[in-house]
Amino acid sequence: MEFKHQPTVTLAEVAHAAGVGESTVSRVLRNHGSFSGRTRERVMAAVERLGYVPNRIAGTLASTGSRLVAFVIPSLSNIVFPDVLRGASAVLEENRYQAVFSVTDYDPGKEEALAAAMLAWRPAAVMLAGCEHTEGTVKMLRASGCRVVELLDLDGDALDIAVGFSNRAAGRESAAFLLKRGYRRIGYVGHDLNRDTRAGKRFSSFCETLDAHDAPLVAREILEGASSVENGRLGLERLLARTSDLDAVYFSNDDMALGGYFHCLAEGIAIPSKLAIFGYNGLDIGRAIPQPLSTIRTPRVATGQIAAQLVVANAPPQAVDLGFELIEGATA
Amino acid sequence: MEFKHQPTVTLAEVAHAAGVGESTVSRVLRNHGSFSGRTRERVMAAVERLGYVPNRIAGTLASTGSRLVAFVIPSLSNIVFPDVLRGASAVLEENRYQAVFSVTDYDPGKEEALAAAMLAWRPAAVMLAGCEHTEGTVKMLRASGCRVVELLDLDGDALDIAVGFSNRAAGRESAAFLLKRGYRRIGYVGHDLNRDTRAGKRFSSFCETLDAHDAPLVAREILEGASSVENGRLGLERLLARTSDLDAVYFSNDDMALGGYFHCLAEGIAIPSKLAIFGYNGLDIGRAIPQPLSTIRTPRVATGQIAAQLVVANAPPQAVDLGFELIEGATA
DNA sequence: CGGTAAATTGGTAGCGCTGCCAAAAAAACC
DNA sequence: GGTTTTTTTGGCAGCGCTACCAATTTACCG
Repeated sequence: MEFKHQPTVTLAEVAHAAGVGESTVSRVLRNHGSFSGRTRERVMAAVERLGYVPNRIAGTLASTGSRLVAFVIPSLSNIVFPDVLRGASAVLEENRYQAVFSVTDYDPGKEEALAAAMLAWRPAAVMLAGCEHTEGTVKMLRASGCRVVELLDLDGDALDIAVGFSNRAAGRESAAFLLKRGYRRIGYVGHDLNRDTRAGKRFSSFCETLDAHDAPLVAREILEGASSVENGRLGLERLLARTSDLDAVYFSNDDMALGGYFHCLAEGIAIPSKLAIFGYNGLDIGRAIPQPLSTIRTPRVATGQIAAQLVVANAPPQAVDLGFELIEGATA
Repeated sequence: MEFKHQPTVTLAEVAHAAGVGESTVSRVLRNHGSFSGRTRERVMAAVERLGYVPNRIAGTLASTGSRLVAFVIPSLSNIVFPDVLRGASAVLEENRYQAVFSVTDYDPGKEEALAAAMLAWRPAAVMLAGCEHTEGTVKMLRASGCRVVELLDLDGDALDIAVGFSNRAAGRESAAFLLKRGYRRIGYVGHDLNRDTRAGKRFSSFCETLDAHDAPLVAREILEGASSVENGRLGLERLLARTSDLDAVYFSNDDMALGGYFHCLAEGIAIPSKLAIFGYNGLDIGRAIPQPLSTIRTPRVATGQIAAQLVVANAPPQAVDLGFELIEGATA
């Protein structure tokens, strides 16, 4: 079965129907340059009558800059990225930009391939997660001449624009908080750190801070695969089976922490008296459980918004630190 | 501050550098048509040396069909849509298609505007949620000649391709399950139904089924705004304040149901003996709480995958029913 | 009212690539 | 060796639109 492209109405046809020149139609439609009210009406009437839909492919090719913004994100399962997209898409839509995306699965090689594919669309900007990229990716982005925005990680050199916060600081403050609360036998439950380098950074500075206070990490449990509530539950179960005398556990993020929380709930482990739990991200659900989750709230939506605003405004290279907020909660 | 587009390498320059014609370069790069091995090497060397990145904007304009797929989705907060995107994007990436998206916020007027903006990119297909659209949207999509895929709702007439399941059936089966379990005094907690028409369909057929079994809905609590765990918690709290003798509550989805679950947990309301809880969606987290949530698992990722596959294969118009699965769980 | 400034308008050359076609080169055949 | 086939190639006309410039019309002024 075949499905052919319907013959589309072109700008030239509209111009003819309205009895004006092509460039006049173009000006009216983009509301750019000058034209009389009467002309405007005639053009709009013709557009309406013919059901004309401008062809942005042609428009973009003819003009220089495109209104596409390309997102190359690690995952759509991790709520972080939909949140960033959400913040960005609102701003982009207002400014008549289009968002294009692809998902790398936390694979730097795939990131490179997908970034290349994105560049082929000559976007106004490419948005990437974090500041660790392959040499090829960096070279390509540099050469492209389009704006590059690195999101959610300020611990590194930015190529152009960076918006987010310091994951190292987040790890550090999490550790400091637990220590301040008096916990000394602290464990960690996390997901695959080689892939999620931001989680890796949090973890390493978390450990450094513990070391600096003579309360080194007692045990850790790293699970394969993506972060999830189920993995968090399983991770804590395994960790406690090996090491029973922990007084607090730091999780790679809230999903994992919730899993840990539920494990304790199911096993009757008192929180936080018997075991404290600390997460990362500040998901809404963490506030709705019986004991609000102690965690760090990250500005995910704002990261997307600011990033989009900077792109739309064609702002100069800069790093914008949006910080994060430590939520004391009731689980630590 | 100004940021100019770097002078980009064009196919013509590659052709010149490689000492061959433009069309030869084009053929080699697309691996289409015939060329000798030696030519291929020379072209690839030039591409490498100059760092050439093909311009898909130009390519798409010159050829007829594009490899863009446009998603016009209601929300990115509701995990349903990221899940669909996830399923679709994997398939699309494999086939070298690009995903473009925009978010309507459940506003049909905005859907129309965004669909129009999408059509301007002459996508190969437009994917929309549900089968309720404004007259203008329908007219525009019909006229566009591009493929249209309606997702996650089979209760209505499809424009072209539809992939999903019946929300009415989901509502019906949920009611039947609760009745079979012996619950008779049933309430409902939901979010804004005018906007989320699929939740509305579930709710109305849920009620019809209750009516048909002489156990009409006892009470309902509809919250403004989007579905969320916090709203579910609040909704149940309000509902129980008004109506204390319920034996089961149906929630508009799992987020809301989890809120209800946590409310019971915090208030010491025994589940399911004192109050049963039933959700919708089958989120992973529902399986990780101490008592697995009774719910309906929907094929969200598969919906995206199948939709993308059909588009890539340019399949004929059809409705694909992926069904859903009732999970008995432990909360009802 | 002549003349200059300002506001409108249309023509047209590309934007970078693909598709078509004919030319050239290589391979196959008698 | 001379054809006939087959394989490779290059040239060039668009794809539909925008940017630029020149032409035209209208507004304004002394």
